[in-house]
Amino acid sequence: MTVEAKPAPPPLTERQEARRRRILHTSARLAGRGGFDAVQMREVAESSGVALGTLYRYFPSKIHLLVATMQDQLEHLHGTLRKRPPAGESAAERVAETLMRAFRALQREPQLADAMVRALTFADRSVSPEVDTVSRQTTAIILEAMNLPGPPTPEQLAAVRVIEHTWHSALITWLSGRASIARVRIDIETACRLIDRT
Amino acid sequence: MTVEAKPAPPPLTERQEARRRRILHTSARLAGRGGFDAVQMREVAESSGVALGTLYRYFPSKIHLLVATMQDQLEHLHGTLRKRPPAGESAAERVAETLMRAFRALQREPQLADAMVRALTFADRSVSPEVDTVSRQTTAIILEAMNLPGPPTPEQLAAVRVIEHTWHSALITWLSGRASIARVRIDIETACRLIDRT
DNA sequence: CGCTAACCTAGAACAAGTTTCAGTATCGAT
DNA sequence: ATCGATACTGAAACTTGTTCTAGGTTAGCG
Repeated sequence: MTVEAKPAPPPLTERQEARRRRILHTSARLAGRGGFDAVQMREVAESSGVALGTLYRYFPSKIHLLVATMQDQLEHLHGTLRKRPPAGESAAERVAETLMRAFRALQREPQLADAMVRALTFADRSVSPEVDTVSRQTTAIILEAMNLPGPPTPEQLAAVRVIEHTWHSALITWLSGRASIARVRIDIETACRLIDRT
Repeated sequence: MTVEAKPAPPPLTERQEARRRRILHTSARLAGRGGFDAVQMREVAESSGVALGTLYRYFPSKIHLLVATMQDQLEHLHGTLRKRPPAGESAAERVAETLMRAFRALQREPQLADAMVRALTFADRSVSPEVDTVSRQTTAIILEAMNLPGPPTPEQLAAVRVIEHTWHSALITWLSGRASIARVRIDIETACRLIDRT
C-alpha cells in the first residue's frame, strides 16, 4: 500500500502558522471570559484579523476550534506538570495528586475550562480524531504520573480509562455547579484506588 | 421558614398534561431518527400540535426538552429493570449486569441515546435541577441493584458516583465511535470492582 | 518575470434556536 | 354565566453557527 490513511497535511507557511496561533489565542481569551457562549465565530475571526471563511478553513466548526484550544492548553499543562513530578508513595497517590493539580489549574480559569470541556463532550463523530488526541494526551499524563517500571497491563489501562472517565465527568458536575470541589477530589481519589488494586 | 425553596408548580390541567406528553413523545420519536440534530424545535412544536411559543413555555430550551425526555425514558427503563432483578453473587456483579442491560437497551436506539446523552453533558447551570434529577434516578437504579442490607456508607456512595461517571463518559466514547462495545463493558466492570473493595 | 493553483477577504445568505407580540381561547373563582 | 388572569396561537424578528460567492493576494515554479 502506497496510499496512507492520513495524506499528511501540507506544512503551513509562517504566516499561516501565525494565523493559527492568533486564532487559538483569541479563542482561549474569549473563552476565559464568558465561557462557551462567548466564543462567537464572527468575533474570533475579527479579533484574530482573519475573514470568517478563513477561520472555517482552519477550524471547520466551533467545536473543532475549542477542542483544538484544549489540545493547546493541555500541552502547556503537560509541560507544567512535568517540571515538578508528583511525590506520592504509591502510583494511585501520584495520579490523584497530578489530577488535583490539574484541577486547581482549571479552577483558576473556570470559564475556559467550561468552554473546553463542553466542546469535548458535545463533539460528534466528525471531531473524533481530535477528541482522541486529547484523550491520548490525558492518558499519557496519567501513565507518566504512575511512573510504572514496565509497560502497563490491560487491567491497568482499564483502570486508567475509568480514572479518565471520572475526571471528565466529575469536572462537568463541578462546572455545572452540581458538585463541590471536595466531592470532585473524593471521586478522583476513589477512582485512583483502582490502580493499586488490580 | 414558611417560604419553600421550590414554590410548588401549580398542577397541570388534563389538556396541559396531554400536551406535555405529546411533546415528549414527539421529541423521543424525532431523536430516535436523526439524533440530536433531528430534534428541531419548530418540528417538535408542529408535530405535537402546539405553537412554538407554547413549546418554549413547557420546556425553556432544546436542552431542557431533551433532558426531560431522558427523565421520561429513564423511568421506563427503571420499571423494566425492576421486573427482573440482577442475579449476580456480589453487589459488583449485580450492578455491572444491570448497567450492561441498560446499555443493551440503549444500543437498540443509538440515535435516541445520542440525543439524550449529548443534551445531558452539554447542559449548563440553568438545567442543573433537571440534570440532578436524572443523576439521582441513576443513583437509585445502581443502589437498588446493589441490594444493600442497610444504608450505603460514604465510601460506597463515592464508588457509586465513580461508576456513574464511568457509565456516562464511556457511553459518550461509544456514541461518538471512539470505543467499542467490548471496551465499554470492560470499563464498567472495572469501575464496579470498587464496590466490593471499599 | 509571469503563470497558475491555492489561499484569503468582505459580505451576503441560509439554518435553527430563541424571543416577542397582538390577538384568541381557556380556566378558576365569584 | 361572567369576569379577570393566565395560557395558547400564528407569525415575524432576532441571534449565532455555517455556507456560499465574487474578486483580490500569495506562494511556488518554470
